[in-house]
Amino acid sequence: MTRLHSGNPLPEISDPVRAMLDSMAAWTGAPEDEAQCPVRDVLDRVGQKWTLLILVALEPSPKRFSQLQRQVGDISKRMLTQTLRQLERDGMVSRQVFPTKPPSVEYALTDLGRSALAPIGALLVWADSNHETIRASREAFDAEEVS
Amino acid sequence: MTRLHSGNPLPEISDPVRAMLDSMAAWTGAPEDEAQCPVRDVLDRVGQKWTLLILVALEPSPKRFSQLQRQVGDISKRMLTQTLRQLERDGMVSRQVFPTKPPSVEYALTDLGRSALAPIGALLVWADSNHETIRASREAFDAEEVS
DNA sequence: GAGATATGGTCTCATAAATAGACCGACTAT
DNA sequence: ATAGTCGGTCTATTTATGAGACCATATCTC
Repeated sequence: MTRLHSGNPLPEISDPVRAMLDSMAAWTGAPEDEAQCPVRDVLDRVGQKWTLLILVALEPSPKRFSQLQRQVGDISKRMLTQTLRQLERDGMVSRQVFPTKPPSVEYALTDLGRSALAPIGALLVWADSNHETIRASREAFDAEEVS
Repeated sequence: MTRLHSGNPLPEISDPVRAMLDSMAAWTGAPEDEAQCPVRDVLDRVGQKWTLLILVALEPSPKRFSQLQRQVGDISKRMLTQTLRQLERDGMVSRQVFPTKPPSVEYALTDLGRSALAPIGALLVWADSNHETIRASREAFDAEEVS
């Protein structure tokens, strides 16, 4: 994996983002309106472990089922199918079947899916930039736990 | 990238972000270097379901354990403890114990934690902007499944 | 013709993770 | 006395994830 890392940019929070964060933080916990809360809803999907990996894998070009499985590597067919279905349902990914000799199915990002990659990518850049700091912090934490 | 809807902001992918995405997508699946891959590493944490909620809850001001539990609402103590420990270990959150009559423990964002909220917030803004589209897509998908 | 390979899945079963909720010891307020 | 607050831990149950067998069809190899 390539390292784009160069120093630690600690990005500022922009005004619209701050407004969003504040409005979320102001909202005091209520489990019942789970479905109402767009943030919870989308966060749950993001938290699906494979979702982001698949979106990223599809970014350069559409891919077929087994191509995806090879690329993501350690995903089971079951999880790949499930995650793709969810993404299709959410309108992030399109599914097209070609009636070739052994049937082939092509998955591609929709405009919506592609648009999600902007904020997701920003998060990944953050992850890459600050991974070293995090790793060091963990080491320090574990060291003093033992003592 | 084409903009379909004038209403929904479908953000462009910036060059550094695209570079990141491409370098990830180029990387073909290997489970062994899990720990080596900063993206997988951080993604796993982000995918923890409660992690983001807690970071967001701490953004306006530091909070105490039971304050957090009330705010997030439907989180169990066990998960709250666990998530806070992880965040502390990662250096995103600080934990300070005050020896008051009933002991009080205050959790606060570190600079690193705060910096994470910029990309996270962007994701939440995206979620909020596109939730309606997603909801509609799901409805359509479910409708034709039944037929 | 037998065997291996590839396609996109589904199905079952085992394991890992999340959840609810009881419990704890020290203290306070009623 | 009784109940409640504080920050947790512990156990038992539900849920999610993972490994891998299986399927029908077709091609390529021996």
